[in-house]
Amino acid sequence: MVGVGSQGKPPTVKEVARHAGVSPMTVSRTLAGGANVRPDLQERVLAAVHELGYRRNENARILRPGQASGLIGVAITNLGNPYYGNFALGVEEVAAETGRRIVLGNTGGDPARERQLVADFLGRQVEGLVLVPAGGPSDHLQPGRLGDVPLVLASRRIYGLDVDVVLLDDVGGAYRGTLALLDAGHTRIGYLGYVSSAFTGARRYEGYVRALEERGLHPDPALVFREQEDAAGGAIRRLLDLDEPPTAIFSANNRNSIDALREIGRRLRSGATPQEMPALVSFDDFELAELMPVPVTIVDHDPRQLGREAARLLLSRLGADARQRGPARMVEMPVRVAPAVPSA
Amino acid sequence: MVGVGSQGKPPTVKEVARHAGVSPMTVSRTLAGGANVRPDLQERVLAAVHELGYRRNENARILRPGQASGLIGVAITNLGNPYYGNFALGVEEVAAETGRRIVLGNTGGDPARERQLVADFLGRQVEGLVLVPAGGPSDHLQPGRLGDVPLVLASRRIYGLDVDVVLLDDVGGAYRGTLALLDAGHTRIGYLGYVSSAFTGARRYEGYVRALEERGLHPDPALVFREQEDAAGGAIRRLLDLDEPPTAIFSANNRNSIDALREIGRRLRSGATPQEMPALVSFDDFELAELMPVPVTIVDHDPRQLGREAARLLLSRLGADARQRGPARMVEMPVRVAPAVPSA
DNA sequence: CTGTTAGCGCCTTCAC
DNA sequence: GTGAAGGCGCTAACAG
Repeated sequence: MVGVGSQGKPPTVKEVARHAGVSPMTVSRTLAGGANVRPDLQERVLAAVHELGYRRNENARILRPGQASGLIGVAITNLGNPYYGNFALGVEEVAAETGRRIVLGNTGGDPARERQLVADFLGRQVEGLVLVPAGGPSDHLQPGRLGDVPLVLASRRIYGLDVDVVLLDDVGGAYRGTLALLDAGHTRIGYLGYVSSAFTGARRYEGYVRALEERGLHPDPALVFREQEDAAGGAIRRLLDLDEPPTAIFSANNRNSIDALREIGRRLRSGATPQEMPALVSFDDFELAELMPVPVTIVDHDPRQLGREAARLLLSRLGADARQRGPARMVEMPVRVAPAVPSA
Repeated sequence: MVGVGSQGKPPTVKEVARHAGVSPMTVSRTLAGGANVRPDLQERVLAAVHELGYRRNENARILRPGQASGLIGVAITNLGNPYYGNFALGVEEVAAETGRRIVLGNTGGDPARERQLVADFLGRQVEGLVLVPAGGPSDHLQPGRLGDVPLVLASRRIYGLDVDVVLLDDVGGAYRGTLALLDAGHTRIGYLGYVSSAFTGARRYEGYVRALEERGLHPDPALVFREQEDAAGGAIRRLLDLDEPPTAIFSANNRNSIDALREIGRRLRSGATPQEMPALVSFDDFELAELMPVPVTIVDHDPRQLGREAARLLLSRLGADARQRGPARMVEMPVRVAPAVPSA
């Protein structure tokens, strides 16, 4: 019951067997569920297990052919971002439901790091991979390079790579968000987006344009800033400083939204009135949006569900006997467009 | 160069050896760095590796005695919370610097789940464990139950468990935050805290009381709500509805802060004036605090650094030959107390 | 410098 | 219902 303490190596089946006066096989069978083992022997085995503090060595078990590792490799771009944190949580939850664990790596958006992580994951015999692609070259993900370990991409897809993908309804969300502004009477609507999120950025911009055009409008190049490197402060200032500033802004992600609101707050403190400030639509939720000094509409979604769905797609490829083949699937998770309101 | 594609099992050292016309050991040695292998043989081996798409089976490697798994088991309470997401990121980063990976499990604060995760981690031969304790019984963490796998606790400690711990300077942060309110002339200062975070809660409350008493004040039971189960809305309302409501509130975590601000926002929309609303000190940062309708002071800290420090403590216990023994260490990470100001 | 042998801990296969 | 043999993929230890 006390276990071995800190001395020596952990006990093995053999030692448990000796302790219980049976053969290693009886121990193994007992631990596997006890089919075809006499109850009294099982008891002796379990007692010995308890006594010695025995713990099965999973790595040795996995070594045998046909044994799955129970590991899912997950590589994401930024764990510190709540969006990806929740995504990872979703993957972990679904994996855990089948007794699997995730091995997690943070790429920081670096393709080289992604390549390295994938190689390591494969070496550890992961059963599958979930990736938020870092961008850049993707030859390490091409068919065959992964053996037959299934891969699911999330948030972005990689053109030319025919694998399962889970995305947000970027186009629809941006379309409906922009439409909400148009319906409120706005016609000069600025656009803010990151350059780094090329894939989602293009999709969200597409939704923005589609909504405008449906109302006979066209994107005004002077109002569109799609190239934010990092902080969007500069773009916001330029937008607000125009002779005829936009009366509303569509922001393609919450980082840009927060930057915009910071600048708006700054101007309000300097004497500007809320009426002079643009309304905002933010793709991505953020906390306390309802307390903002200008009306904010949120294109809301649930990254955790995105993670859960990614994991589900992956698990469906881990069929019992043979690798589940079938055409690559693309799932678009729904988004909700609504004015920020007190939530509690 | 193409690799094996999807057919059959992945190649082994033996096949690479045959392909290169050498023995398995020459392959192994080459892959281990190539010491004592003729360059031309190395080339042939590497060519064969490339040709066959060979990848070393880490699990088989780890099976040999003396080989480390390169895995760190990490169990946290809520990956979806940016605080823990950043904590996990910090651990991952430092682990990655030494070529290690993290196996991640989310406990959701459930001790049973924690126990299960720890057992699984140990079965996978992790080199060490980093835990944000879920609370509850901790017999599965007692000396000996972990073999001699080192353990580091973060955020909370477990009484009676003599292991390395990384904490925030909870007491100091709460003390200084409360002092800031006192210095601003407040004397009726409410307190809001979760019941679930018993450990940090007690420490932060201690800091709050210490500051009050230093000024000859005593905590007023009518103003102290330490028992929030989940949302703190009810406590806030009761505080604000007092005949003589507090002029300031110390909130022990950002969830409570946000709940408080939601309620304050609600009252402002109903016609209350900002002057009637309390000032706020929030332990834990949150975004756009400077845009809030009441002055907010932040007790700020960096969970990522907390994670990095936890990982460093752990790595220092993974000494080359013998397990690094030594007294358990406790590290308190500094916090910063400052009024919320525009950050960009 | 290179190869052979042996065995890590476990479990499938086959005998009893 | 139980045990003995053998091998998964890899690499120390020991020849040569």
